[in-house]
Amino acid sequence: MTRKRKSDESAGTKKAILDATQQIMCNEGYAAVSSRRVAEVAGLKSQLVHYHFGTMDNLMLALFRRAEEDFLARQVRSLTSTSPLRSLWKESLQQADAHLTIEFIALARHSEAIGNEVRRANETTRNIHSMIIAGALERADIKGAPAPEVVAFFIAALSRTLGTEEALGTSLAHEAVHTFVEDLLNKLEPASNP
Amino acid sequence: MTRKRKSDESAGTKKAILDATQQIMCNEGYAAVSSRRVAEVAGLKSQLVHYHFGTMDNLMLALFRRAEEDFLARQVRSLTSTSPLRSLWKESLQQADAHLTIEFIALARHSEAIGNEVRRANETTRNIHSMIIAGALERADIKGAPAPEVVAFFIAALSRTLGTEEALGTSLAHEAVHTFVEDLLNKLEPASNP
DNA sequence: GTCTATAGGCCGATAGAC
DNA sequence: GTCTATCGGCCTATAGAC
Repeated sequence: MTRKRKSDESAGTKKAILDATQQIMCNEGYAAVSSRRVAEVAGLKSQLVHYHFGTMDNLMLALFRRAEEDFLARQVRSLTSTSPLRSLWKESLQQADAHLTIEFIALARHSEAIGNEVRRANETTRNIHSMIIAGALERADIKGAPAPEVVAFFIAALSRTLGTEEALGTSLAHEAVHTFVEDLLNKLEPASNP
Repeated sequence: MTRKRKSDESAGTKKAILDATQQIMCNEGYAAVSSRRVAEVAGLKSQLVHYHFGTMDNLMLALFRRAEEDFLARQVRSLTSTSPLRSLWKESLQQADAHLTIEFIALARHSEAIGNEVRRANETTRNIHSMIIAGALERADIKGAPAPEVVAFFIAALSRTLGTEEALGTSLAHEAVHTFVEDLLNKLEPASNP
């Protein structure tokens, strides 16, 4: 049982480190993530961060992959929802992810390893969204509707910008944008049984 | 003439420092901006950065204000263009600003002083854009057009996201989005004399 | 797996000479 | 306005004991 207990502790420590990293990313930005700061938040020694994850770059990658798994799981739920478009829009607005996503995208511009992962994940998500949207547009049968990939891009652009500006403390036109999207959703996906 | 020569040199040094800071922001991100790194790029001693700008926070603020002036000057030109909507869209896509803007917005989330400036500038720009768009929509007389502020938000969201994703090295759906916007522009602002 | 100790580096900022 | 010199702090990462 020694092996099991040790590996449990290892998993617990790893989770604590990842949780702390995520918290710092969201609240203070990627630049504030350091082995010492992470250890402080997690209540550990900073050397443990290096023991479990090696370099800081590797820690960031591990966090991104964990976040991506949660994220994809929720996307798949949207795929099977009775109102996939609404579900997709709601998921895209989720702030917890939004802040983390913003930081990773900013970080990706300057770290090749992260950049590769973020690019791949971004494209995967865009493709999944396009599929969900294609089905919804087909069902709604709207004439002159833009291509699904364009709608997917719009959803990503609007939700990211709403999230970014909210974080910035401004909300100019936000309510009008929300209303506009809601109206569109009502046309594309009329409310049925909840 | 001593006073003039010295103040010229001071202005030259200040400009060199601001130029170097801007370059680092664009190429390496805000986190890479340090007095030593700035001085290295500008070919100066790092202490000069502190002499001329005091704190690093103050240097960032000075850069932001300089960039904002250039930016606003170009916006005003859009206001008086014969095709303001096209001009506005083209300006919004300018990459040089785009990267700088992205970094400042990311930085704003974690620095109160920068946050205040970015928020104010963002709202000013949004309002100017709304005015330009209101005029164009009125001229086009499209039925069922969204509110000008919503269109302004869309333009900001789309151009920022296009810029961000280009920097990320992905271009999924970008061409389709460009085409979509061009088609919209053709409806709202039919090409006349160039 | 976690601890102590430590090497080696970049950082912001200031003091004082010229 | 620019120089040299320097303080104190936080950083990544590793070595070796337990």
